[in-house]
Amino acid sequence: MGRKKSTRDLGRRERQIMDVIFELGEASVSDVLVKLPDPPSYSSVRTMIRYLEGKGHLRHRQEGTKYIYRPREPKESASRSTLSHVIKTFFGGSAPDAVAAILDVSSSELSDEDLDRIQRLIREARKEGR
Amino acid sequence: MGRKKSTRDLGRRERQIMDVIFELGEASVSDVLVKLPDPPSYSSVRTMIRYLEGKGHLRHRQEGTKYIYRPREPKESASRSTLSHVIKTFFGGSAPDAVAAILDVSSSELSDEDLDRIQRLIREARKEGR
DNA sequence: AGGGGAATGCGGAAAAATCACCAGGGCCAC
DNA sequence: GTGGCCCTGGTGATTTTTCCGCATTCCCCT
Repeated sequence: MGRKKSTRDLGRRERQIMDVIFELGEASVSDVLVKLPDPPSYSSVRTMIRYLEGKGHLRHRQEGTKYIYRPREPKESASRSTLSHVIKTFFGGSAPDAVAAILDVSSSELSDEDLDRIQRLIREARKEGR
Repeated sequence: MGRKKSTRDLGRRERQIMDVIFELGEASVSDVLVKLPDPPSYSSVRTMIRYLEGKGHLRHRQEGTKYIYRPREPKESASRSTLSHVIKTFFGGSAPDAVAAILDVSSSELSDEDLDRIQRLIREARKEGR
């Protein structure tokens, strides 16, 4: 059994970097640097990213002079894993509680269409469930 | 300006420990040890926890011989912060997308009551929104 | 009162993460 | 073609995190 090399088992900086790259989809070193909290030096970011690539979390392609990095793990897969963990950690494994929290957190920014869409999703979940 | 001392800006182990304690609500050292991935020695966990207490993330009360630790930051507050971050990182800031993902991740385990409850939540969100 | 078990506090060592510095190479404007 | 600029590679040092062992205390039971 190989262990799951989740993005959440990384060091602080490594995790922050992965988060930025997941958010952007793909990113150059300076793209990452700009979005990093308590930004360190360019050089440090580069080292971190090289580490991450070495560990298999990132890969890159070349574009002109620079490297563009992207996660090896698909975003969707990573988000699933993260969500499961959050649900387990903060909501006792209850997905409905998690949904409630999301609605609560961002209720002010949800449009009617958004809400419609969510309700539609639930209806579909209902069908599939049974 | 004080910086936000989010639980996500911690080291790997520290974060794992905080996660466990958030999950359990409160926990003794051995409670934490048992739920830790790649469990280190009891002694190590104790050190980590003392660090976390020193940094202000945990506090404890005494119960008989042992210490029972709990987060200083309320669970709800931490979960909000975490959810916001996840929504931003993986779902482009779209709460509906996040909800969709949750439904997807745990659709098989959702009962009809769960779905009812979510729909009710949405109806309420609708009222409040306007 | 004495022994065993379970916890804590502390100090220091090992491992991992973080950072800055020094080079080399490609690209572009002039 | 030449200098400036940006980007990468790699190394070594510093800081932080992580881990462990030992000494001590407290509680409980026989």
